[in-house]
Amino acid sequence: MLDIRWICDNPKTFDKFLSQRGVSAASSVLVDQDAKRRMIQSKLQKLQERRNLASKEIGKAKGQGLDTKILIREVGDLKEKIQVLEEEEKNVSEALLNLLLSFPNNVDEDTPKGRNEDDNLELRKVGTPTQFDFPVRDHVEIGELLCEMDFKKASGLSGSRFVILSGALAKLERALGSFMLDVHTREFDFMEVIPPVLVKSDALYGTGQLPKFKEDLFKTEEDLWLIPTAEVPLTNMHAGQILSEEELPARFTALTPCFRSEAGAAGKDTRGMLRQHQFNKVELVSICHPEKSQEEHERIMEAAEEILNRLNLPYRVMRLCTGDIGFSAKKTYDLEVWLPGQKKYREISSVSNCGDFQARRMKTRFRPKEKKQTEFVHTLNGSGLAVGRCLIAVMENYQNEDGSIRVPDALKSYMDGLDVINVG
RNA sequence: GGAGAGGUGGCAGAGUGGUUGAAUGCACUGGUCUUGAAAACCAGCAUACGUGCAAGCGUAUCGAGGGUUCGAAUCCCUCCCUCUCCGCCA
Repeated sequence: MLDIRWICDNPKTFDKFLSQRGVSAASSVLVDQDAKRRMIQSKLQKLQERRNLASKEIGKAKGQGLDTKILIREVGDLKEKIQVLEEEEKNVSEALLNLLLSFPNNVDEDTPKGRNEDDNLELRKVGTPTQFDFPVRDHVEIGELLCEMDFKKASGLSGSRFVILSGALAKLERALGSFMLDVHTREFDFMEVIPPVLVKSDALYGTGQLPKFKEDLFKTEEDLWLIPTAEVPLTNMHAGQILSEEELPARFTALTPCFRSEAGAAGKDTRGMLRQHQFNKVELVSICHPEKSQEEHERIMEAAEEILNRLNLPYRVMRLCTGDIGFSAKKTYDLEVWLPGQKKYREISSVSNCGDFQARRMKTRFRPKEKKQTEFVHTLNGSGLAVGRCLIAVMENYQNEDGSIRVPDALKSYMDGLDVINVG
């Protein structure tokens, strides 16, 4: 959510940012609505002031045994007017808030301009696409040979876009998650958390999934929502609080299942486990001082890249363009891992600086030293990494001609020293 | 799920209809005193919004939302949460 005062002061800039994301200008509506709100509020407050004064006088007069009829009638009149204005004020404020909640974050000035993912900027490549001297298989074929990846049985249980992993593959997925958490907690100072994967709508408003992206989410009958990413519970860890400066940065990491209904992506990536309704992900979240968010962003990138580096997976780093960057983000890097089965780089991590956009929504503030006024914190999040996709990457990059998979060195200790997952 | 208790400022804890945004204590900040420290004493110390160049003034907020009343932290209703006991359960 953007600061309405900033929008009123910079309507042109606001509209420019919107157009870069392909959203039409909206500043005039917001500015008008805010002016209306302030007018009503001023009016209301004057009446309330008079009412409070008169009520106090009544109290005093009664104490002295004086007549209070006239005063009481005056307040009675005021009361009616106040009720009407209160109603109006509530409606106008709510409308303004709902408007504000529906607009995306401003992107950083140096964000590459573009319409969609094709216009993202490649910053660098690390490693080179894995070479094979035999016909490569994709993870679905390998999984079938291993008899440890079952889409049919999963769809019987749960419908399309689910998978059942078993045996060594299941263990490999677990190994990946543990390995990632260990790196982040030991080497990058993130605190491991096991958060709820069901959350109230407030949390989703806080991080920006609601109200705009309802269709992407699963909701329970009890008005709880399945998290689409651990970003939601982790970023909301301090929602509504005023932190002291010493508490920053707060860094959290969690391995959770993530649930996405992906209604808009029907027909996309239908093969394999690249796009599932449920997948595991290790998430990194940082809640930090506004002046530190840039360097914190790089730090999260470092942590995420470290995983790919240790697994020796070829990848590239992308800077998302104005047309592809997420709703809450002002700056985003994507990490794309090389998938030999597709002969393509595919997203395996997205690392975003959200500035104070989410903090404003969830009211996470801190008190700067030597200052009376509170300030909104900055929030950042990144995948470190998507475990399911990482499993795919390992399977495809570490495959042998017979369909067996070599276990990456970094994971051996997590696999009881197993070197190769053999076709069974 | 059943029975009971309770949700007040950073914390503890008063306050059951009338200058109560809220006593008191602790914590914190500044000052006096002291060679320094401690102690003692004095002062300050919530958030958001509105208004104003500013000092300031005003409004709202005592879990949330409604209601009663001229006036609500205090009374009524609904919901949420926490604690204790019982039941159930991984």
